[in-house]
Amino acid sequence: MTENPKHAISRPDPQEIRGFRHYPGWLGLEEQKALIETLRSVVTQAPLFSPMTPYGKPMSVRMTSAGRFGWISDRRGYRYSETHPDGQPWPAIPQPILDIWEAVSGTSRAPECCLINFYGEGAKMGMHQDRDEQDFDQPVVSVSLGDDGLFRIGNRTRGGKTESIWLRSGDVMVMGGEARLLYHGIDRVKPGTSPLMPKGGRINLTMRVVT
DNA sequence: AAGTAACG
DNA sequence: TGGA
Repeated sequence: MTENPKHAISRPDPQEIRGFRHYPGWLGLEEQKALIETLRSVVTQAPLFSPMTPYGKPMSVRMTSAGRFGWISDRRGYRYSETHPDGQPWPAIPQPILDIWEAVSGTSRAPECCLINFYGEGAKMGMHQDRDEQDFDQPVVSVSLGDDGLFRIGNRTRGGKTESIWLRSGDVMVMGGEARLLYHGIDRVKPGTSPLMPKGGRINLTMRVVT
């Protein structure tokens, strides 16, 4: 553990997994609770929706975004959009989320998108690459909240050996450098593993530089 | 194929 | 459960 003088909060050192930097328990319980409350107001302004894949099947994960850009998927493909499907601009990225980015991202650029994924019971996300951004030198930072999620990491192309790791509430993961384009996904969520989500479920935030 | 089925 |  190292001290963070700015907030006088002790933060964990990272563990490497396939080039991803995993910070187990980066956020304390009170920070997690506060963040979930903050997200409640974001979701009020930009309601969760179930994206349609370009192939006509809806994703099991519900999502929304904050920031200048949000990530969307529909019959026309995967892309970033400056507006929610309801036509409104996305809400601003809340400061506590920007603070996490500043602490771990290692870049001077600010995130332009905070994608908010909500995994209800049974929701999964298949193996994919984050490659809709313009600059792969910019990392993606992920924050886990709520129920545990089984995260799988593969390779730069499909196939080959993979590794799995349980992500827990408060964990932060930095996907950058050589690992930026690794395939990854969520196999399953363990229901009822977090008291923070009374109705259950897992929230994952991913911050990205889009342009 | 950011999905799902089948199979080892 | 993992990967095709």
